Amino acid sequence: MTSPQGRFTQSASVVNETPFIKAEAFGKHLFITFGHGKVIHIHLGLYGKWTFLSHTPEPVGLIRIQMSTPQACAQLRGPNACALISPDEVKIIRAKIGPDPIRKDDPQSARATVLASRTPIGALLMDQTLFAGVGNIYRAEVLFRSGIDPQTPGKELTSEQFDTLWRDLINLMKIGVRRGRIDTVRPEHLPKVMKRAPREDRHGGEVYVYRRTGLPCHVCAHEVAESDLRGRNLFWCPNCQK
DNA sequence: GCCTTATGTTCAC
DNA sequence: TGAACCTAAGGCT
Repeated sequence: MTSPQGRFTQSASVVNETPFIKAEAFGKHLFITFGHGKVIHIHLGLYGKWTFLSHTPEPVGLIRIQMSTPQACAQLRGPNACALISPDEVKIIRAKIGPDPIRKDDPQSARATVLASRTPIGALLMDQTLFAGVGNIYRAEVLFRSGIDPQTPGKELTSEQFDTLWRDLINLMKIGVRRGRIDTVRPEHLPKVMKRAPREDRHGGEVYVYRRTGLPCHVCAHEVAESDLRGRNLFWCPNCQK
């Protein structure tokens, strides 16, 4: 392990040559455990990115962590968080992470909180203590797929609606892990989606409403709407989501 | 080339 | 509520 531009050199040297034990994700947080209880905590944030290569090239750009073996190389750029942390710090971070749909966590506590809250479900879905791992894309897409208006207060949802959202998050996030991209469009709507103008959806997946402002809804052709909710872009179809 | 934007979080006011 | 963090890609001139 190295840190070519020095940002992480001291921590990298601590785990250098120590055996890799495991890498685990809880919500958006990644914990890489090495021998002697050394743990590196990583959060990619908005633009953090891993690059995996079959060789170790000369560093290009700012690389925070580079892990190399003779056969492979992993480079980390632009993470929100990247630090060697203590077991106590792991506990503190873990304690703030709520149930994660793809970890088969029990959503019981989150369900109770959501169904009692006056906060819009569109905001609740972004709360990592309630829906660990859910971000702006899954927020928009899961609400579209359930036909729920993002401004609906949590307490106005039925428990059946909550359970449907949770099950759909499990479903969509599992697909996301498998494919390495976020696809949310049901098979019956795919033909329509494939006919869309080129260059749409440049985040890489096939979606219903995320970043499709002003374009026709793939289901009803109504214009997709955009607004700001708690400082994040919110996308929805005013006709399908009421 | 420069400007804007982005799958996010934390902290200051 | 806004700024800071910090990288890359796309849009525009």
